[in-house]
This record gives sequence, C-alpha cells and structure tokens, in this order.
Amino acid sequence: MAVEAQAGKTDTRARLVEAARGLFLKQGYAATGIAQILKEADARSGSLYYFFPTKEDLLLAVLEQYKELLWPLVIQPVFDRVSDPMERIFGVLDGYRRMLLMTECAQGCPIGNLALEVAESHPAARTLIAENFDGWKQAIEQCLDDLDGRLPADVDRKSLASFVLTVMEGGIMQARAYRDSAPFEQGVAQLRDYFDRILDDGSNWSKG
Amino acid sequence: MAVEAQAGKTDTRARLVEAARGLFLKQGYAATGIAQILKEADARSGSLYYFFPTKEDLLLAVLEQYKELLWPLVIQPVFDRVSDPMERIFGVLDGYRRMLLMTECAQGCPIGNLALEVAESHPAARTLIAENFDGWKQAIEQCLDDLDGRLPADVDRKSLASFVLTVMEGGIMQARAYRDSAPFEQGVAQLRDYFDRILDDGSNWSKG
DNA sequence: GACCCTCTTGATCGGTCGCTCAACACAGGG
DNA sequence: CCCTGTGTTGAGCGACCGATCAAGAGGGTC
Repeated sequence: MAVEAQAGKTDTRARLVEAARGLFLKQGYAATGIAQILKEADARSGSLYYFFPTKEDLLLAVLEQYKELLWPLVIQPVFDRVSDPMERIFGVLDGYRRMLLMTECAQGCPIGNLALEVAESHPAARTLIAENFDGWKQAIEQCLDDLDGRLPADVDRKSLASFVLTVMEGGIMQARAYRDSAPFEQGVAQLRDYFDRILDDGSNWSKG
Repeated sequence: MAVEAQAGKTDTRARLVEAARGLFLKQGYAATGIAQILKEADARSGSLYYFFPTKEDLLLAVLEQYKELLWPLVIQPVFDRVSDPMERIFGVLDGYRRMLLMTECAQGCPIGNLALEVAESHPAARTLIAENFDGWKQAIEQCLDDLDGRLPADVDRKSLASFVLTVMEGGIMQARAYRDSAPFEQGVAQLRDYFDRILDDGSNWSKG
C-alpha cells in the first residue's frame, strides 16, 4: 500500500505558503514578487489567487504557519534535549545562533524581519506578528516559572521573558548588520550574566 | 540683504535625500517608489538621476545623512542636558521612547528598519548601516568610559555598549509589533537594573 | 554675444507589478 | 451521462516600476 495523498485534496496551497515563506525570509515581503513565488512553488497565478485573494492574504497564511511551526520546530526540540529550565532558554537562543552561523548571518528571525517591514502598513499582519511573539515569550515564561524558587518572587516573569526576546531580536539585527554572529553571542552572554545576578541560587559569589 | 542661497548651488539634492529619508522610514525602501519621492521633494526624475545614478545610491546618501545627523540630532542634545554618564545613556534611550510615543509606535529606529530590510541584498548599504551602529555605540561607550571607577575594570565596555544597542533595537521592534511602548520601557528598565547590579557604587544593597 | 557648465524638464522606455477571468480538467454523486 | 464542486490553466489587464535621454534653462566667464 503506497502512501498516497494527504488528508487535503491538493498540496498546491501548501507549496505556495512554503515558497512564500522562504522568499519573504530571504528578500522581504515587498521585494518578493508574485511571479517569483509562483516559480518557486511551480504553480500558476490562477491557483494562487484561488486560495489567496491578495498577496497580503498569503502573508497572513505564512504568519499563521510560523505560529504553528513555533513549538514543533523551535521550542520542542530544545525542550526534548534539555531539561533544566534555564538551559532551555539559552538552548532556544542557541538555535538562533546556529541559524545565523549556517546562513552566514544573512537570515535572521523571520518574524522580526516582517515586524519592522509590514507592521505599520498591514494591520492584520501586525496582529499575527504580535501573536508569534506572544507564543515565543510564553515558552520562555514557562521556563521561568519552572525555575521555581531560584527566581526571586518579586521578578516579573512576563517582563523578563519579553527581555529575552528583546535581546534575541536586537542581537540578530546587529549580527546581520555586521555579518558577524559576535554581537548576538555577546548579547546572549550578557543576558546570562544578568540571569546569574538575578537568580537566588542559594550561593554567594565573590568575584575575581 | 535677504538670505539667499546656501553654500551649494541648489537644494534639490538635499530635498530629494530628505524626502527619501522620510519615506524610507515610514514605508521601507522597497515599498517606496521613485515617483513618490519625486512628488514629496517636488522634483522631476531627471534631477534625481542627475544626482543619483540609481535608487540604491539615493539610499546610500540617506544613510550617509543619518551618520551626519547622529551627533547633532540624537546625542548632543542629550549630552547638553545631562552630565552624568549613566543618565546620558538612558537619556539617549529616552529619546527613542519619545519618538515611539509621538508616532504611536509606528516609527522606530530608521537604521534598524533598513538593517533588516536591505542588509542582505545591498552590501554597500549594509556597510553604512554598520557604521551608523558603530557611531551610536561609540557615544554609549564614551559614557561608559566616563563612568570611570564606577564600572568594574573587567567589564568589556564595547560589549556593554553593544548590549545597550541590542536592547534598544529589540525593544523598539516589540513596541512596533504590539503598538505599545511598554515592551521598550520594560526592556530599558531591565537594562537599568542590570547596570545597577554591575556598577561598583561603593554601596552594598540588601534587598526588600 | 558665445561658450561652458550645472542643473532641470518631461516624455518615454521596457519590464514587472499584483491581479482577473473565461475556459477547462477531473473526481464523486445522482 | 450529466451535474456539481474543487481546483488549474495561462493569456492578458492597467498600473506602476526604476531608469533614460534629448533638449533646454540659467548663471558665470571671457
């Protein structure tokens, strides 16, 4: 019994979203033409506009897919490999470092790119971008909660999770501007230093 | 004696750069058409292409102007108002917060926007973006140097200045994605907390 | 006045943009 | 066999893209 078609009737829609996702990531939204997406997906314009009334709807589908891929592709693999909550946070960050290295700092966070490019002009996309950030921060927040007593009670976990995202996105931006992963890595190191200073480890450190 | 022309012979070039600067900031580089720039600058296409062989050359001129405007517009006003090196750093950051508030979080850091949009596809622009970041970080680094003894000797000032930029850019990105300045403000607050923990103030704090 | 140089004008180029639509393929159900 | 519903095809739309260029305006100099 051969594996035949999936649940859906056609995979054209999926191919279009996949192609658009890759091209938006590499080139940005405005710089990517419909024709290029069609070529990459091996589809014809009529098919695209059958599934997506406008180019923006395709963008929304891409952002929806990012939401769906966040846990299975970004979070879960790290959580499976690492159990310590603190190391899970830095494991996720290390995943982005590896992407930077693999692409020679050409590609960064797809959500971050789109956040700055389309947030203002495409309100619906902006909402989905915010939801992507929310999902990411919730994963970090869960790690912070799992730290239990190690994190002082007066620390605002949501705010700290937001800070982790801030450092990641800012670090990636610099890495891309300099084509060098060092600014990202330094930022992560400073973030770890900050965590070390916050954490109640039951230990007093004396430096030097 | 009326004030007549400036040193240069014409201001058309300056008007074009100014118009392009504003539009690239609001809409991004790819999303801004030449025709729109011409309309905004009240110029004709021949004039533009007399000064700038291509659209990318206009982008480079915009980035050069940002380099020139950094100190007089962003750094110096804060340094004139504030003398304490630490407060100078957070004074600069507060300038960006005010921009976010004024624009309802629609506009962020012009360099950051372009960094993510054109860094990969326009190498010459990427270099100028990096130079803009360098200039910004040098201002912060100067503040760190001016802290003298308050900063432990083993702290890497370049790395810390880079971290300030990272937090700023990451914070602005989230502010724009959420159309809310809170993530930026929280990030800056965490950064201040980090500084407080790093600084040798000659004081021991016991919390609570 | 003749000449040059800087800068401006605006029609126009070929190409690409996002998008439309009538026609058609094809499987499932009656 | 026909009908319907779900996709697919590809020619082609008007608009706009970035860019070109011959012509000329206007000031400075001799």
